[in-house]
Amino acid sequence: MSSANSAACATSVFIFQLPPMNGRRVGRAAPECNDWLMLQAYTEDALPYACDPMRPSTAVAIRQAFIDFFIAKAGHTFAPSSAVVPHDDPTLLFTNAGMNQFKDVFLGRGKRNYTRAVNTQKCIRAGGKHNDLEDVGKDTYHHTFFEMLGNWSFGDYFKSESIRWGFELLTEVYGLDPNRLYATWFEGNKEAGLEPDLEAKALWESLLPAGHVIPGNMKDNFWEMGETGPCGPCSEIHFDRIGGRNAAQLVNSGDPDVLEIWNHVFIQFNREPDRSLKSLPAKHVDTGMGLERLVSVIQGKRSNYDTDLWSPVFAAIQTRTGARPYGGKLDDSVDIAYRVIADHIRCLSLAITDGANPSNEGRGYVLRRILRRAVRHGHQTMGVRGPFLHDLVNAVVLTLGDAFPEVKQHATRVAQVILDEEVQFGRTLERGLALFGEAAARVRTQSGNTIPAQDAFKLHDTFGFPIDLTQVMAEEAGLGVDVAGYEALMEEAREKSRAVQGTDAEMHFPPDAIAKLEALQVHATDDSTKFDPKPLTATVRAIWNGTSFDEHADADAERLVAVVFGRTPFYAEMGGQVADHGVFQAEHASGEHASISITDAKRVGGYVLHIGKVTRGRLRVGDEGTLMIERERRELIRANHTTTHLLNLALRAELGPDVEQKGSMVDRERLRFDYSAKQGLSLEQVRSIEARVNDAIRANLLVDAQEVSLAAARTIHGVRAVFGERYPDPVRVVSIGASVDALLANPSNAAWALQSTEFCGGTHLARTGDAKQFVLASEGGLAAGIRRVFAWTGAAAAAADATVEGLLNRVSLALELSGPELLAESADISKSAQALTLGALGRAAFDTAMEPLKAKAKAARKDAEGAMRDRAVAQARELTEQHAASGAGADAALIAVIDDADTPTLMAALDVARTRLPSTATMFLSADHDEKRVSLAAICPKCAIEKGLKAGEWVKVAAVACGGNGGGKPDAAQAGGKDPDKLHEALLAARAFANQTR
RNA sequence: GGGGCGUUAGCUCAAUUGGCAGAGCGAUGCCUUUGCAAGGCAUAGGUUAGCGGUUCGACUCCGCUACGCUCCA
Repeated sequence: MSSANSAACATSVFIFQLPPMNGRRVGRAAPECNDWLMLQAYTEDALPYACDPMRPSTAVAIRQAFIDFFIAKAGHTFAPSSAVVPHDDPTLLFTNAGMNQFKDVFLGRGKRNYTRAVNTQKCIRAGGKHNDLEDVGKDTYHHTFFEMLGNWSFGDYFKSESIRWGFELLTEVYGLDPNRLYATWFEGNKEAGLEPDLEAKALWESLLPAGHVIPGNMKDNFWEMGETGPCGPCSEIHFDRIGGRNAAQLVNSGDPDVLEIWNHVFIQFNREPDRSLKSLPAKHVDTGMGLERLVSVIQGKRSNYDTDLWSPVFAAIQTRTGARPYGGKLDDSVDIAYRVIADHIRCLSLAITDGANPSNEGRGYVLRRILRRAVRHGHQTMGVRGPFLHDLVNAVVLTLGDAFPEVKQHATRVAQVILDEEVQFGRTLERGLALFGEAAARVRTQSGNTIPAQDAFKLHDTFGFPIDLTQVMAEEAGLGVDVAGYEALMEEAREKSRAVQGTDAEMHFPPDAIAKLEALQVHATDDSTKFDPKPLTATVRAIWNGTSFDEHADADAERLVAVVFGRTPFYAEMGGQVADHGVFQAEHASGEHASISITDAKRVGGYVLHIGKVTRGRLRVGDEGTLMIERERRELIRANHTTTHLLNLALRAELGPDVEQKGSMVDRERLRFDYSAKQGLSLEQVRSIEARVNDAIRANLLVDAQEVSLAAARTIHGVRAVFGERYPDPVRVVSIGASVDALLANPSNAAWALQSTEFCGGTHLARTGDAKQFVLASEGGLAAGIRRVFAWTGAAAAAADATVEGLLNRVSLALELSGPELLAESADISKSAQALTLGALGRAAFDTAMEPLKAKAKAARKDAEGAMRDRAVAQARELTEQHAASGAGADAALIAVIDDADTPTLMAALDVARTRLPSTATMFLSADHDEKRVSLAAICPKCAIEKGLKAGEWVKVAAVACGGNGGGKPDAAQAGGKDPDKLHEALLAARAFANQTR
């Protein structure tokens, strides 16, 4: 390496470690190279490109060069990476490909205002259909998080441009040697009726050396999105890291030195429900190139981990854990730990940045597993103690913070979330360790040498103690683990979990059903009147029974059906607002009636599915009738929805601009609102928020809604949009206070920040006064950093207030009571308050008011109990003295009645007897005629027990004589009877039993 | 969505076939010692998460609810 290059390298390393303050991006032609630190491990001839000063060679430059190339070359629009946590696709755990954000375009449901796009997409493949989690660390190229460079054509250019530009970028911009490139093309498939992709073949043959263009089969070279939908042939570009040979036979053979780097998918068909292929009028291109692989190729590394995308992270790991330097070996446990930890911290940082949180379900659970895996590698292999992962977040910011500024922005929060989770895992581990110790001790006492499967399974299933950890610990203790048995138990548990899945009563409407509807010539539902939902005449277009379309459906109280009408006044569940309910009634020409009661409505594609049960007659496709919604329900929902907007505004006003909406749910009974905040609301804040909302209701503000172009809508000062949500264009703007026209007339007016303006498709009141009243019902934590509030409006809010007033009244009256009445009323008030719905403030006011009453009741109870005990003890003292004076002898049992005592009181009385007559068996009885109850208790000293008089048996005989039962230990026992009139019989039975053993 | 486990004094946790709810730390008070650390004695503190059921009797058994942990999908 020349000295000039060394100087350049040193400069760029400096820049790298201290990200440019002015946000400067390294351009595609920047002659930079920071590879001197990685050169040592590789020979010069393995690095044909790495230090060519005219080529992009850092990951930052390589990424930017890709984007710049497609923007400059062919007018692509840069469409920034979508969030790695998809907000609008419930079928997807994580964003796992560049095309995810354009899925709607390919399916023909959505449009963009450009036809060429380019970006680098943040992807996670873990936990879902594509799951690379298990492979991470074992090889050099599987990652849970990676970047996918991609360029797209939406009905614009096709194969020729895509392939030519791809070749040009690789060879001329990145400087890859064409002699090392190979391309595959689709060879066709007769059975599937697919022609070979000769166009791609010819294009590649004109670009690459002979023998570098290879046919491929259905599996490798034909891409399908799903069972039905867009599909087409694809063409992969592979690279040979070795060079100087023909590596054609190594392509797609799993050789780590000959790897696929770029896949070009040519979407030209649609797979129909009948499996036939229809040629698409608009053909699309969808390409994807893994950035990490590309960088390894350009930097001449045989492993993705040896590139500058990872080196700062590895350095941070070494510093933080004190492990020896990374050696790059595949089978070395420390090197594996390096790779796993580095991969996982990247994945966690990006996922948490985009709003995911470790938790016990769904994608949160995937994150928890990833985190724990990384922690375990750190602790077991590198010997770290205590939390350490959170300290690595900064290294991720160094490598990805420029490409994805949000990573930099959220770094502090991300580190905190990871720290919390590490601490949590520490607690789990501690518990597991204790349990493992018990299991191991048990094994040893039974002189076994294997931890049973049940124990291993329980450690895992109940306490989250991973099996491999159990194995390591067992090994250290000189024991084995029944892993086969454990696996069997796991499988059993999985089966059980799966088995229940099928019994789900939800109405399923798979994506291919939409295709069928289109095939049936059913048009999208016209729901334009949903904001003014008058009953209207509609026609049944399709009936879905859950698995297929029917021509008719008969009245059935059990079965749900989904009906598509030509038009509808229904609001389908969307944006957190629940669907309308309602009915459809048809009268056939024959005079026969049919009706369906609709209890849910969902929007799928452009169709509104009305889900419900046929209540009368036979509903047929083609039936015409009246479709109407339940107006009262809609009114309640409207009030709750408008109030949700007021609450959103009030929260922001009270807590500051950092409050982000995390979700909301509006139904007829109440509204729910989730938002980001570190701490819960104080009572004062609740009071203030409630007041703000009620002020807005009393002001009877105008609620205006209007569709506006997305670009114009975004300029409105203070507009609220949900983080990560994608909005349609035009978007519906709901404004409370000023009219939407007024907002648009002067969008930058600072005053708009003080009123509610949201993007929202929901149904709203005409004026805020119609909500009447607002009461915040409860506030609580949902997950770390996310809070949830419930609230009521209108009659429900008024009812909650009235309930509190009633309770407070009762409390102040109860304070005047004393004795049993006080106890009864106090208990009853507590019970009522438990059952009744109170607002957050009401509950607090009640709790405060209740405190003195509780204290008074407690004192009264203690007094009563104390008085009862004192009486009983005095009486017992008297009885024992009499017994001692009677000369009956110590072995004569004392059997006596105590007035007005319950079982614990009798036990206290017996304590007196035990002290005064230590060798006398004693039984006390007490009858309560009001409660129809007899209480009995007995004690027997050791000498009596030896003679055969056991308290448990003795007291039982007496209890049975008065209609009850009882038992206990030989030295002390309690019993009860149900017939106080038979107290005398009980005494006689006790006497007789005691005499037997004397 | 479906399992498993848990919730007992301010904190950490006990309580053996259902039979007198405890310990350690902390708190309070007194005493001893005193340069500090500490030591001794005593006391208070409980709707055993909540509601319902079984039982003569439930921390204990059963059901529901809430909260938390955990596994599977």
